[in-house]
Amino acid sequence: MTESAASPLVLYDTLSAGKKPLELLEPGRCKLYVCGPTVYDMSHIGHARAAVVPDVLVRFLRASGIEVLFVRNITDVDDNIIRRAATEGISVDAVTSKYTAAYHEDLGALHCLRPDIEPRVTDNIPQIVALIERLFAAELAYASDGDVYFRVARFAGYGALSKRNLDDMQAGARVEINERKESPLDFVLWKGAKPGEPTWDSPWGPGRPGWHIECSAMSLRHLGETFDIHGGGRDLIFPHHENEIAQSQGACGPGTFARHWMHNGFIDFAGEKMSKSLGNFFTIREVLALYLPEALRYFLLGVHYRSGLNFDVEVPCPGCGQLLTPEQQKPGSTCPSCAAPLELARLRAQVRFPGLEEADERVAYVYDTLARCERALAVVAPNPEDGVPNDVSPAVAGMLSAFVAALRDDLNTAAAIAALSESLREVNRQLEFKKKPDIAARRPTLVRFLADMGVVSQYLGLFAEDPATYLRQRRDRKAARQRLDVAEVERLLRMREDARAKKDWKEADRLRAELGLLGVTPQDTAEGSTWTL
RNA sequence: GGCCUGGUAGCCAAGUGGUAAGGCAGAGCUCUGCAAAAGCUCUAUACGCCGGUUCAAUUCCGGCCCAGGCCUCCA
Repeated sequence: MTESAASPLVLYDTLSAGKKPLELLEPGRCKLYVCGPTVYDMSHIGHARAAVVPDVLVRFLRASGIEVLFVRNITDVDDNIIRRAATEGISVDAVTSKYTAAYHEDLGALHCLRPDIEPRVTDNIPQIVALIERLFAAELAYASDGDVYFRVARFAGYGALSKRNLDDMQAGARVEINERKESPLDFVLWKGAKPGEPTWDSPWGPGRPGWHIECSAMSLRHLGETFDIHGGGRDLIFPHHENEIAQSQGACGPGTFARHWMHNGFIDFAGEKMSKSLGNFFTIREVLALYLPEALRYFLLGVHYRSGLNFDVEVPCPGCGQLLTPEQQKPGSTCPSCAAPLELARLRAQVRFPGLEEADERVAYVYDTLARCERALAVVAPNPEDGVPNDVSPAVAGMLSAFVAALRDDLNTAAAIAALSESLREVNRQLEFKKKPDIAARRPTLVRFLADMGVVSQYLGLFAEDPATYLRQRRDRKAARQRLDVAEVERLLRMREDARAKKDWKEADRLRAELGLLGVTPQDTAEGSTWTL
């Protein structure tokens, strides 16, 4: 107990390149900064992963009794935003508010907790200017023709996070020639104003902040000079986080800033990095139009957060159903086996994600088990023996501690989820004994299971819905996707039940065939008939 | 070219100096008017290649091959 209070979690730290116990600056309190989105477009599933990973971290820490101060920024000034405003023919403000709202909506659907503070760059211009002034005072900043740059050569230790030295970077530099910079490695802190762009006044003239300075300024404002954990996607290690360190430590001194660096791996498609071609770029919304959010969340948590996550996409030919390679999916081409024309819209409409389908069925299995469990318990009255711990089956009794132990070790959600399997199976095994006395004897196990799964759902942000409701939603969503008239299905199903009651098998089978034409399969259970797709 | 990851059964994916979680797929069983669905049971001599250290290596070290990432905006 005391040990876990001292270090609730062992986390991989990018800077020291190894796992280390999380030691909080202030016992019981954790200050966390995560790089948030630049709001100029819909978020894709890579953003979803970058949000879900810290979300589990926050949930874990809070479940461990730690008070978490979670800050995640919104970048609302940048080249992409300005460009987007031009192409959409709307203001910069309209762009950022539109995509900020969409971001919140998407993450909300994925059960991500909102950060405690969500600062925007445009609300922090004075803080940014003040920080740049401190860098001037330290001779780490210089003005040049309206811009302000960071003098990288002057900051000892540059490259520590990304494990490279200045010589390596000089050698492999693919940096554009910029006459205004003293060195190609220097990066911009303040961009001089250009016509038509949002600008703010500063001691160096009108302009707007560079990308990296905002995170240094906002973390300083809300978390102080030094805080516990800084997170973000792997790609941000260089140059973004490297530059943040240079700025923040340059201004506040050695030993300040983030004590722990956490980076999540990428999602890739068939081994390739996600890009905006047909087969391998999907927004959260596109995916959620096809699958329930919990399926996506489960899928994302099924792999360790530092690993790459392979997101398989199957694109069948609309004509013959044959799977198409990315090469064959190019717009304007025809199917190699049936010569059907391949239009982008039709292809995208019937894309399949095998990994998500597997996840979806797994989530349904868990909810099914929970539902069965609740039903069984509703039938049996509690008895005084319930509290006896020995009555709980070992698999179920050990589930929660195995689950938490896996998370404690570098947030291993894959292992944690695997730790649930044994008791899920055990509970279903016990549920197979249908006779009342047997169920009564197993009551302690079922009660314990439900209680512990409630805790699990707090950690994972999964399995928290009412099981029956979830399962109904899942079926209705599938029905909607196939444009099915649920009322009609229910009517046919009732007719078939009547026929079965009269043992009119011929009529019952005829109705089954009729339902089959709709794509519906009736299922006869002890409690009556239901249906699936 | 520089830096950095990773290569575990048909597929996905944890993990470990003493002979390897979990999921999918596969087989069987139960249930059922027949089915279906679901649940349960079972299943695989799987740790890229070559050396080295060790009583013992998939796990450590070196080399090689392969894949990917970063070095420019990027979750």
